[in-house]
This record gives sequence, structure tokens and C-alpha cells, in this order.
Amino acid sequence: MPKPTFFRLPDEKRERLIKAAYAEFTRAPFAEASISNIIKDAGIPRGSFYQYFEDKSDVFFYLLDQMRESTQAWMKKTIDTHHGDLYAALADVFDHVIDELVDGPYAPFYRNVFMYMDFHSAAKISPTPAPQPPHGKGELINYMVAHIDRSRLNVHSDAELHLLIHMVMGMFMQTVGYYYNRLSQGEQISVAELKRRLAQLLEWLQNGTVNKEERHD
Amino acid sequence: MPKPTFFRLPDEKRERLIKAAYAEFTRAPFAEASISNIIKDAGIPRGSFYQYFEDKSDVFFYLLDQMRESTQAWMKKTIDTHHGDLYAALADVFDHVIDELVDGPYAPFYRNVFMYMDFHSAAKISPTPAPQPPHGKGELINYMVAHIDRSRLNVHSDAELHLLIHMVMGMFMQTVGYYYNRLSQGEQISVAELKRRLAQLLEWLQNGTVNKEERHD
DNA sequence: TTCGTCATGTGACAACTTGTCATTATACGC
DNA sequence: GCGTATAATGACAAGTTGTCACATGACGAA
Repeated sequence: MPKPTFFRLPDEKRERLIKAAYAEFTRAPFAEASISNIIKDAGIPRGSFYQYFEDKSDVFFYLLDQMRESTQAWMKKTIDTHHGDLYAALADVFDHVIDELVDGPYAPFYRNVFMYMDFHSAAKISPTPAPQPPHGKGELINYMVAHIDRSRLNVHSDAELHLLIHMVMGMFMQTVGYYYNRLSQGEQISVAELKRRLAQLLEWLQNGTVNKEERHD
Repeated sequence: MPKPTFFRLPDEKRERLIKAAYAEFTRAPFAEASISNIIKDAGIPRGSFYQYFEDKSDVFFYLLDQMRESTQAWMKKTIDTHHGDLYAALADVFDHVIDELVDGPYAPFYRNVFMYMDFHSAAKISPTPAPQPPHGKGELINYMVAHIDRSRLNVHSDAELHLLIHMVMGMFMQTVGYYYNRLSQGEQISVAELKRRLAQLLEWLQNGTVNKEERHD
């Protein structure tokens, strides 16, 4: 988390810093991004940066957190809209988020995020099946566990539902990561194809991949 | 790939280098590992390192490649043993690989690999659904597409089987990554629990997560 | 106004990186 | 014994990060 001083900054200065940080993490993936560039761009001295943030990842995850919050709100809303129908909500959200990731104003930033997101970092963002402080990463998954309609789901405990949600989220990130990888290799797949893949994965997850002997229909 | 000079090195020196590289990537995750430490440990001058390798990731992926090869061989063998039964083979391989990852001599190295493996790097290792050079990362997935028994699988094309395999592999890595994350947070889960989770995920993938209305049993 | 105190701003600095390159050493064929 | 290609070497430039002693505010009390 940014230090208190950061939040006491005059709006103009704070926004200048954030903008510079976005620019740098858009220019280069986390490992290659440099604090030097951010402060040069924002026009603040080096010492000040460390007055506001712990280090590079502190800014980075602050930016990510902002993105998470909006997505999280959208997800909750969608679950309600679909009266707790997990897969209907997921299909909806995936579509929406992908449009955001691919066409939205921050698309190139997200690209760096997804391609170079490791499991350690992902754990800081995506919902974690663990006791969580009231607000933050765990909030969404707890909301989901509480509001998902399980009557038609083959899960038998909170833990199992946690696992399922965790898996679906991971699957989503993986697939988006795959899309960006292809993009950066010039072997771009279309957004439609990306969505088709996700739909297929969801379908498998719902109905399984194994043919039941003699389906009665 | 290491440069030709590297492979012409006297065995003793080459092994010393590899050993030092393993030590460094065991000590620290990729981003924090330093070439300086490797050469200090191996006792070779800086310039020589660059005679053998392109850069840090060149050594790193060389090490990973060695691990991939052995796992790959095991996977193929297991598919044959199970006469192309995808899920039986996967269950087998997962169990074996996990024991390797958790108890094997390279466990701490793998830990760093999995926790800090991003999607971009993963693409270099895990099977990619794309036309592939005869040998390497794509070899396994092509072998699988060719040898998996599809008669009981709900897949209708090579592309779909690719996708399925891709997803299962990703799911595996994600779950192992999760295990290591918990480990590093002190909230360790047991190996048995890890295996149970994977088994559950495979089960869902086979039979689906949605209750068919009125199962006839 | 003058002082004290606490929060901020600042940039020079040490301690590391990495990749290069001119130079030296070695091996091998003739 | 000589020439040439291949390999070894370490000083170096150019960059990075985090720190710290000090300067500059701001604001209330005397």
C-alpha cells in the first residue's frame, strides 16, 4: 500500500504520479519498468518517490488494485442480475472484461499485466480461498460463495465452491494470457476466437468432457 | 539456447556452471537472481558467461528445459501405459510430478519456478497449440493429440483436444503455484490436500459441475 | 514576530546491476 | 615454427535501486 503521505498529496501531483506510473508500466512489463523513468516523467525527485511508496511493486499493485475494484463491482452486480447462476454470470463477465482488456483505454497496460503476471502476484489480486480482512481481494470470493446458487451445482461445501471459483478465475487469466502471448508473437487470434475458447472451457466445466455411455436423448 | 561454445566446454566446467546456476535460481526467484552470483559461485569470469549464454533467461530456460524433457518422457510413457486414457494418465502423472516437486532434490528450485512463472514464460515451456518444430515444447502436445483415445471424450477436433490439454496443464500449474504460495505464507496445505484438489478438478472436468436434473441412479 | 516542531521535499551517494570490448591466451593445422 | 580461429579475461560505461543528511515548508504557541 502507498504510504499515508501519498494520499495527502495535492490532487494534481498525485494524478501526475499515477499517470506517469501507468505510462511506465504500459511501456514495459514490470521487471523492465524503472522507478527512474516514473519520477523523470512525473517530474518529482527520487527521494519523494520513496516517501510515497515502498518500492516498485507498491505502485504497481496500487494501480492493479484500482482495476480490480471496478471489475469486482461488475462481477457482483452480474451475479445478482443472474440470481446467483454462476455460469451465466461468468459468461457475461468474461465477455465484458475481455472487451475492456482488448479495446479499453488501458489495453496495452493490461497486456503487460497479463503476460508477465506470475502465480505469486496473481495470488495478491485474484480471490484467495482464505480468511480475509473485511475489504480487498477476498471480498469478492466470499460474496460469491454466499450468493451463488448451488442447487444445480455439483459442489458439496464452501471449500469446494471456493476451489471451483478459483479454478475458473485461473482458467480465465490463463486464456487471456495465451491471447496476449499469441498477439506478441504476431500469430494473433481474434477476439471472437478468444471468446469462443472461453465459452468452450465453461461448457466443459459445466457438462464435463467425458461422454456418458448412452445418453438418453 | 546456450551458445555452441557452452556445449564444447570440458564436462567439469560445464557442470560447475550448471550447478552454480541451479544454486542461484534456488536461492532467489528469477527476477532477483543475479548473473554476478552465478559466476562468483562457479568461479568463472564475467566475460566467459556471455560467451556461453545470451543472458540470464538463457541459462534459466536451459535448466527448465532439462526438467521438461524428463517430465515429458514420463508423460508419454504413462499415456501408453493407460492406452490413451487421458484422465487416467493425468492422474498418474500429476501424482508422480507432485512427489518430484515437493520431495525431489530440486524442490526448492521448482518452488521458485512455479511461484514466479508468468504466462509469458509458461508459454515457452508448456505445450503450445501451434505448428511446432520437430523437437521441443510442442512435441508432447502433438504426441498427446495423436495418442489420446477420444472415443469417450467429448471433443470434436484436434483444436478442441489441444485446448483441453492446454487447460488441464494450466490448471495443474496454477494449483501447484497455489500450493507454493500457501507454503511461503506459512499457511501450508498438505501434499495430500494438494492431490485431493487436483483430483477434484479432474473429476469436475470429466463429469461436469452441473447436476443433471434427475440423475437416473 | 519569533520560535519550535513536525511533515515533506530533495538530490548526492553507495552499492549494486548488466552487457561490451579490447586484449591476451590457447589450440590446432600446416 | 607460424598463422589463424576460438576462447578466456576483467576493466569499464551505463544503468539501476534505496538511503540519508539536510533544506524547506506549515502551523500553533509564546
